[in-house]
Amino acid sequence: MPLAHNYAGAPQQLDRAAVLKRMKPWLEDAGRAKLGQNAKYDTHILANYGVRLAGVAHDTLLQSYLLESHQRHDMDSLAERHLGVKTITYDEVTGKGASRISFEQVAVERATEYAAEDADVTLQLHQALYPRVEADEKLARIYREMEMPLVTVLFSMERHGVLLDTGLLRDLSREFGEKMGEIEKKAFDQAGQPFNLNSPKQIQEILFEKQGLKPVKKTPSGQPSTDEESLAELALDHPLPKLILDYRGLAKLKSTYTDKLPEMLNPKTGRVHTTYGQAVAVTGRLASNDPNLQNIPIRTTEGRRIREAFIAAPGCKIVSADYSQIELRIMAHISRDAGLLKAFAAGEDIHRATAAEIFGLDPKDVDAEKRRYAKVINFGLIYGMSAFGLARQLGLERSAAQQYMDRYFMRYPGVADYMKRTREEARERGYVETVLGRRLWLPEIRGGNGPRRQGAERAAINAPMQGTAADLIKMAMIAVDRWLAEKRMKSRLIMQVHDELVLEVPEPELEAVKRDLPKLMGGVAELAVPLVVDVGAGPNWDRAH
DNA sequence: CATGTCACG
DNA sequence: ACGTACGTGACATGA
Repeated sequence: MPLAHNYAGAPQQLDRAAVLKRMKPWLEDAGRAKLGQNAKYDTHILANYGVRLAGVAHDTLLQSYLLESHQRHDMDSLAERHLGVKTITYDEVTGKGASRISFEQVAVERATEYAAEDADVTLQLHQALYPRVEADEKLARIYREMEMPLVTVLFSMERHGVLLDTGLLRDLSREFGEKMGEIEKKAFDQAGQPFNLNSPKQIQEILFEKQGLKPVKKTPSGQPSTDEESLAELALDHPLPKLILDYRGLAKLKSTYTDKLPEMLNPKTGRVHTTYGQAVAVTGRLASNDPNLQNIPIRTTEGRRIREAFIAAPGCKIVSADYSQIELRIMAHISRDAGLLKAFAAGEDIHRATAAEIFGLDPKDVDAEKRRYAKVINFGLIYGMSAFGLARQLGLERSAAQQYMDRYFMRYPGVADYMKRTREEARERGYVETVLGRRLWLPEIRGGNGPRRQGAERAAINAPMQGTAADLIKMAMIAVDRWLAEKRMKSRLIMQVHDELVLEVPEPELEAVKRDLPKLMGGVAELAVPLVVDVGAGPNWDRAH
């Protein structure tokens, strides 16, 4: 419907307020089924005009994602792939780059063709894709009970947004900037000349050409690398690489977080509103963008201070609840390995237990270094590691790493069997699946060349664990959202970070949330191991851990 | 737009 | 002989 075209000579159009008034009852009637391609987006647009879209029964974006998560899901690609139709692209209608015009400037006739095709193709895609989803009972269930209900949960989270302490971020920016200036001076001094510390190319010239240091490794394009691992090694013998490392750490925090986040505040709400991608990650995980709230620093002290800026509204607290060791627990569940099951059942420190098995010790005799080794091995297993990768990670000879792996698989034969089975199954069927039946296709497990096939094998090992964890937390988000609604509570989900849910909770509801949230999250599935959830509350995200 | 780098789980 | 741990998003540089 043409409502807002405003170019010179635009024809008279329908009155927007009148159209919205007439359509609002239908749009808001949950009993009137609607179909969309990425309906979460349309829900936002209508919400901007006071319409609470309800009754979205189907979404072709999510149908495509469940059928083929490894493919593209934009409408132009879907039309081409499933209908053999070459659609009018948005770029064709509006132009792109500097000469792009707004949709209001597009001729009504042209806009009509584009918009009508949009609706037509969406329905045709639904007719092509939905039967294929329904044909697989497990996929149909994930679609109906997980992905579709999740849309409204994500919409609410995005709409609600996250409050930031901009004063703190400004202070941190200044502090980081001052430190960077000091480091820069010292670096120029060491280099004997000024250079751009943000430029890998210039760093490379200074270190490897001017100072003649020996490159540690090369980038994919064949240049000597200046990445963290390389600089850390060079820093053992030279002062400049350490300065560059320190500078880089601060530059990252400042440019990506303390400078950028305040710029992304919505002036109307005073909050940042991320967008969750529900059809991006091939494993079933969510993604977060503009801003990405799933990669806020935590590992360093300085980075951690940025989390203090994620605050609750007055009278509220931030509550964070995360699944403990969820992927290893899922590995125990899928493999049914007796040793792993027993360790989790007993509530043991899993890395300590692993170290005890590998090194043949009593758990109480495991020292910090052996526990660290076991932790690296446990993570490596989830990623489908090779002896080479483990050796590199631990700084060992490959043969030594191989011995650790052999001992691990001797002690946990169920895991060894699972890895073998998964590789075989992936090769036979061309896909792997999560516990609930979400599929990940691996075209390269057969077709690819050596390295690519091995990459596909590692993805095959990892995907069932990462994907099952994604399934579980999605179920939890739906359960938590329903619980809050049923109890008429004012607490709101505000972030999801893969194994963690973050809520903004009014103080009167704090005890109830801390008590019931872990139960809800832990109760989404009956696995062969307990699902443990740790919960904390505080004035900001950092203190909620 | 490609590249290199680095933040997270 | 080479490259090798899974999945993401965003920044600055420089062509």
